[in-house]
Amino acid sequence: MSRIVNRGAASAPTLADVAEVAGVSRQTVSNAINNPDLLRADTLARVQEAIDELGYVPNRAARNLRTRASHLIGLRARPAPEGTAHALMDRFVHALVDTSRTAGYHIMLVTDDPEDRTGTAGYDDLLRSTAVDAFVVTDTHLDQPQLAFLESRRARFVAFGRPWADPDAGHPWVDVDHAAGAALATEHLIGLGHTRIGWIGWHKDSRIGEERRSGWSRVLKAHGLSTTAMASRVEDTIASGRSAAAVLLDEARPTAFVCASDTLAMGVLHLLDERGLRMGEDLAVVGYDDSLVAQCLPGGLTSVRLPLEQVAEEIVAALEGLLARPSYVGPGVLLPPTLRVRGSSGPRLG
Amino acid sequence: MSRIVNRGAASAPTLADVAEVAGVSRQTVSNAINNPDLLRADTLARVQEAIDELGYVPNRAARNLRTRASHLIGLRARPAPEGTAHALMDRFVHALVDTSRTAGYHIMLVTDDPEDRTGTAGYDDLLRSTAVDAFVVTDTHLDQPQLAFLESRRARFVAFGRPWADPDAGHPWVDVDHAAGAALATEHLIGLGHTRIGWIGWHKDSRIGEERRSGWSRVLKAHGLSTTAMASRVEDTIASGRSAAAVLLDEARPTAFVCASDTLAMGVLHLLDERGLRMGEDLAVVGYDDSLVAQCLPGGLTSVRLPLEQVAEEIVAALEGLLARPSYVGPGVLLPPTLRVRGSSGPRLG
DNA sequence: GTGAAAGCGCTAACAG
DNA sequence: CTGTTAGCGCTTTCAC
Repeated sequence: MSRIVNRGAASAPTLADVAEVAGVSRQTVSNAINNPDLLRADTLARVQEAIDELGYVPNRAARNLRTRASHLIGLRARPAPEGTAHALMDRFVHALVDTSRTAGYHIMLVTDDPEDRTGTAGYDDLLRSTAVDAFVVTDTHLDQPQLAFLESRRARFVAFGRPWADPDAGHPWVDVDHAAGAALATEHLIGLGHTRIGWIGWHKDSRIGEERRSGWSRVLKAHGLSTTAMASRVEDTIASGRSAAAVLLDEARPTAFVCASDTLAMGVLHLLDERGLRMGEDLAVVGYDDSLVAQCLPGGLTSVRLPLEQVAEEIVAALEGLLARPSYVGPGVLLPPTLRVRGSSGPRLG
Repeated sequence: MSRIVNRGAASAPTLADVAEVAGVSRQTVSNAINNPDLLRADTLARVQEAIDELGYVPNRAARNLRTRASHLIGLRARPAPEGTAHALMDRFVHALVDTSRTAGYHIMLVTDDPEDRTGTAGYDDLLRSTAVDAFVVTDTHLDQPQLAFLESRRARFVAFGRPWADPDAGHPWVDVDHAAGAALATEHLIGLGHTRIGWIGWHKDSRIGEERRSGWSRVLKAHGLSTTAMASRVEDTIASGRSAAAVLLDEARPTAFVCASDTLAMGVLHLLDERGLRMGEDLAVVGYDDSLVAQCLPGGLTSVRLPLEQVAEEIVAALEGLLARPSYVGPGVLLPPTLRVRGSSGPRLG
């Protein structure tokens, strides 16, 4: 062995060091790690022993260079705006990190570079430079141009969110059945005896917002109940939710509200607070997202809970498909949310 | 040039491709990227042109292998428990991602492998395998053994949280002055006219909890007010906060509470809700962490806000020191929190 | 089953 | 200021 090996404890042991200690070639050590079944049991044991003795850990950079893969997934996410109940990110991120780890991947966080107008050049570079193997993108409804750009660049990514513009988009996606969630909420209120159920949702250009709204209107219609003058479309802030509720309450006299988000639902509760009305008794309210706010609020806010752990699992599954076969698309996955019933929706009107 | 270059658009262009197009050597291209001032202006321009033309992006793995650095920072963090107001993570993580990016680093998320009893082997491997250059650890109060382990392994990391056990610990740290936050809250209540101010905090083994508590007791004593029978130490849950408040309220009749967390403060509000008392009028309440819950609650929960953006900046600064000089320690940094005044603390008792 | 050779794409050190 | 040489540590041929 002409190679100079083992330059002291200062630098980490390499394959060659392990090979020397185990009395085998470097290749055999590599096989012991990556294809253990290729080795005879006793050789494998000897190599393993040497690995343990030296505390050998394969060098990631070298492996990445050789295999042209980083085993890193870029997660593109935005911070929750302050003053908003929106807290799914924390839960989703952790679910994704956990699921990814079991699949051998790590999650790298990526945010938009404010300098970059398109908000995509950075992702492209990360992919091209082999910094990440693929992306998970989360705000697909907001950034249609970004999606198109990523696709045109043949970037590998899985979307949390349907490709609204193009149902047959060339990328895997996972989404929650938003209409089903709103339907669940509305059925729940009808079951409680409500017949005048209002909707406070987002502006029409929000696909998710329209999707959620459709669940509400579908169920009302199915029960022969009126949706006329019962709905409002506003910005996703507490203040907007509050004023929308004020108008609707005065003009249409609903006994319950389904809201497109916990933030809007909190707006309704702000109004109740101002008017001295009691949540759940004078007015039932259901939110959407099952945020920490919904969970912590005195009395509790009934809310639609997204199956984020399942979403993460499906995303990782799609990711594995994508990385095994670059052209992989796979069927879009639509997951049903559930309803968390709390004080804001009753129990009453029996 | 004997090397075979440019195997078609299929694979990404390399340094050699750029060098050929620009008519220079590979090293010159490397310099153009990493030490532009070494080149003559016209050479640099020619190389830059070739880079743009080819859409060249340096291969990360190759660079990492060569420089023995990944430009990746591992962030060790836990998910917020459900039913807890605790929402600093989202804000902190994003602050850290943003600050890191400007310093040329990306954030990789790491959670504990439930299989791993010590909860440290994974970090060690990541460091040794050059997957990450350093760590940011966040729950230092919870895991003293982990800290000791990381130090003993000479792992590079910066802690968000003081090294309570050993003030002269061998690693950089950044923390928030928790006592100052509680003091701020207590002063605020005294300024409002309160003289009987209770404390609902965490168990004695929580260093942060004791730190926060000391701010409350110090200020009361400084004003000649009594702390006797005014404090309770419980678990960080809404239910515990609620029952602690019930006992204290009945026995010591405080007119205000300072709480060690927004979660505990929510517990107090739950009790008020049950008893039909009005927050801010019948009882003032101040929380800690300025969670989304505090921000969204009708009336608003007055709360101590941690300067997480600054914490992130200081951490990145320490990280840069650490990566420049492996033995870098630097002085611990203690940052002052601020108070966000909302409805739960008055304005009253004038 | 195991070993030898080659090279992934880059940069540190030196020579010119 | 530019070019040449020599690897970083690993894995993919292909012999043996």
